[in-house]
Amino acid sequence: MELHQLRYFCAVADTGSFSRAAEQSHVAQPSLSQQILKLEDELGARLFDRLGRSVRLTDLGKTLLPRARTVLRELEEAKGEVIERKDSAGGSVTVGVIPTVAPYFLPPVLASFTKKFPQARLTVVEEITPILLERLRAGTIDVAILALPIRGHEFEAWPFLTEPLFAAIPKRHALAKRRVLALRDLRKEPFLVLRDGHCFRDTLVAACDRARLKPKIIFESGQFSSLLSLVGADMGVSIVPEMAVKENTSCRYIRIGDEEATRTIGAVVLRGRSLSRAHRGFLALVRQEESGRRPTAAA
Amino acid sequence: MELHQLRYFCAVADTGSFSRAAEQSHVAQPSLSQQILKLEDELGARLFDRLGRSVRLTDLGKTLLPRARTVLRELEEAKGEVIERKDSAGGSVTVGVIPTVAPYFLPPVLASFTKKFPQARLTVVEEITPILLERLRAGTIDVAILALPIRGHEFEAWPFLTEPLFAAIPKRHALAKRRVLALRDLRKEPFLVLRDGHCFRDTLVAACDRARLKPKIIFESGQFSSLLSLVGADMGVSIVPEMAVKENTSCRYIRIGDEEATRTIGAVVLRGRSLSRAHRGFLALVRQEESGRRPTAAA
DNA sequence: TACGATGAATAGGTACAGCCTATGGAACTT
DNA sequence: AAGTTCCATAGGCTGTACCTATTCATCGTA
Repeated sequence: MELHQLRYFCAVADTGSFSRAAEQSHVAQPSLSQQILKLEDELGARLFDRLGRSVRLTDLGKTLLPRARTVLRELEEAKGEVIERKDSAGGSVTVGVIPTVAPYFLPPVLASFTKKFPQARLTVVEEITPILLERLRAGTIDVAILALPIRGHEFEAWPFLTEPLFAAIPKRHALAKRRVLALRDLRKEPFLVLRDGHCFRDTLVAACDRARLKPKIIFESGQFSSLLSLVGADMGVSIVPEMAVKENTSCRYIRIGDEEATRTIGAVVLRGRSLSRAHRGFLALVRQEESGRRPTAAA
Repeated sequence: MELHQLRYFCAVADTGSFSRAAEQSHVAQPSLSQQILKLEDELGARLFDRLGRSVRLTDLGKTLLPRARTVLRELEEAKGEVIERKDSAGGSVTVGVIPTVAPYFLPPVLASFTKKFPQARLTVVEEITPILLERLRAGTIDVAILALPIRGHEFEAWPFLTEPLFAAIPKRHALAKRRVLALRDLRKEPFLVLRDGHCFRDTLVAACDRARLKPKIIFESGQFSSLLSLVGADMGVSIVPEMAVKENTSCRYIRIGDEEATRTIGAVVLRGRSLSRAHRGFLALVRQEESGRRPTAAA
């Protein structure tokens, strides 16, 4: 039972003749005859009565015909749907973002994406890096926006923004007038940092290690805004990425001058995953969007 | 887009692995891989994401999967239905019968057929011979019961009953005491015969021709019962086949002794037509039924 | 009745498609 | 680093769907 047999069968039913069916199907008449014979063999019954001049469906042929047509039609529909979807800008895009990026990064990207891909359904998930990577592996998110670098070559990463770090210092602090600081300048200060699990905490710790600094941590939180309001209340100092600057105006933000005191944000996908037009559109967008924004952010 | 490609595709989707799918499909893994690649090629898009270890459906694959399953399922159903129907005793049987046979022949045959093939739908059509032959050609009836012989070798005929002819004569007629008559004995009598178009009229005319008899026709009707009641009213004589004997008890029925003064009833089908079990069952039944009845009829 | 025309089945040969085994390359495990 | 476990590729083989040529049967016509 093969598809071309069904096609030939329908053609004979339509034309009432093996010869005309063969012509219509662009095969020689004996080839078509053979295939019909083969189909009848497999079913164990004649599908056509070969009367001298004409050919007519048997009762069995009459039962098969609508079903054969259905099968062929649905096959075409399936193929058509796949091909149509392939080229469409629709579909769903699920993006995962780390918490220390989400509030600053998302609004403009979401706006321009939904504007550019109105047919696509965009979902955003906020999780810490290891969860995002796991979900990339599991396929429950399509793209992750997080701090690079990451380990594991099953991922493909596209860095698009490297931002400097800033010290957040109480307005009246002795160092508050400086234009730039070294991390070691803060070695005596009490630190307010993100909770363990947030990758920016690791970024900070790594930077401190390089500066041979062992920060005295007196407070931990899950978000910058909490840290900064406590800094504003003179509880200590904090380190934040540029994105979080101006979050709280009762702090002074001073650029950290150390080498490598930066954070790099990138888009990550699972290597080998095929990406829809909407997926690729989203990736193109974040890269362009953030590149375009960099001068502003650097100002 | 071939059926085995869809089968392979579903197998991979089910097992999550090309190797296991190949094993399950009883082909080598490279063969299956090739077919999947070919399918993806034709659709112009990947259906699976080949991640290092596992294989996962893409969005496009997810849209194709249910449709592929539908196609395969419906194909199986179609095949199953045809094969089931082929062996079933159901289906419809449409039988055509000439008017001069119908009322005598049908009742017992219908009864035993519906008893033996309760699932079959039997339809009976009463028409004169040329109409029946035309309908056999057109396929609107499956079997015709009529008087043989017929012309045209596009038909296949099975005679199953040859019955003698009887003269129907008024009770008080001079010939009413005879045990047997020759047609020529009736040469002076007024004849009551069937209307033109009824094949039994032709049978009668042919018999008269052979007897060098030119009957004086004073009445024509479409059914024997009308003729016989007028014979009973002393209007003249008539010739009827054995089947119609005893239709009217106010006549005497006397066997016609002439050579070939008989009528042969047979079943006719279109040569080359495939016959279902119900069709064959009906044919077997009429032959057996009437053979079994012959002694009775001859008594 | 014989004849050519039409249409399906059969015969014989060919080419390609799908299958195989062997191998390569990548990812994961030990 | 070696061994496993995947899928993809390479190269060769076979079956089968296709072709042309022919036969067979029926039908219309000279």
